[in-house]
Amino acid sequence: MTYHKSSASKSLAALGDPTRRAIFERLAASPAAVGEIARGLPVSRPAVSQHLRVLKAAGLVRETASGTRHIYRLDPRGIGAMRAWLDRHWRSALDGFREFADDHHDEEEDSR
Amino acid sequence: MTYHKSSASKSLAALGDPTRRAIFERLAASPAAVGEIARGLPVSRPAVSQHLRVLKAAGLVRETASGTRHIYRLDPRGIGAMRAWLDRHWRSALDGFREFADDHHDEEEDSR
DNA sequence: TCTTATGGTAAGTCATGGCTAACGGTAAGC
DNA sequence: GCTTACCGTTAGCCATGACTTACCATAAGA
Repeated sequence: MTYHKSSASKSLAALGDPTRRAIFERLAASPAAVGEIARGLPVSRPAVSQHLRVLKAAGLVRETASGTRHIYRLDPRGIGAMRAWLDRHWRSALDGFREFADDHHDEEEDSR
Repeated sequence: MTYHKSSASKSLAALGDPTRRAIFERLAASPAAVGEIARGLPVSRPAVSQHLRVLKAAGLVRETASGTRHIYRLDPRGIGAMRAWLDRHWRSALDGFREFADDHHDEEEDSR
């Protein structure tokens, strides 16, 4: 069932959940503690804690403790792995699409 | 429960499933018909068909019929949207991380 | 020390969604 | 025409995992 388990794959699996995407975007604005994150979301604090564990295991997030406050921030490494994965496939998609568009240069036009 | 529903968000939700990632990577190699894809995966053809519907709705895949054969190929537009989304957050992650690393320039070193 | 603020963890519930089996529908080959 | 190959859709089953409640641990403040 688990096909690949590369670093990018784990990141994509982690960001597949909408709540985790919301947490991720919250941390993109600025680092934050668990309670702060939970306060801005319609889920309980333990739920956020569990999601943060997944994000951390995926290499998307980093944790630093300050007293009992645990500050989470984005980790560029995990994001970079996803970025590289996506870039590879984006390029091959462009190649395949160009060749496809050449045969159908009439229907519509889209480039960007 | 659904927080955002941007284009990138739908793409990330779609690629959250491992089977869909496998299909996506298969199509990155070359366009293919539904049966061809299913033959290379441990799931039935209808399962692949359903996954392709999700990938198509997310703008990650394009479909062209040739007789009864339905050829699927990657769609650069959906991938491009994800790429842009990821790039934004990657940059803010780098900024936040740099500032974080400045305070902890002793523990370990990682840049790549 | 007692209290308060902060979070990670365990157990259990429940809905989401991925899967198969069965069907119907269309194009091509004979 | 009939048959075969290809595919989308539906119905239903079932496992994964997201969520809450309850609990325990630690650090800071009085």
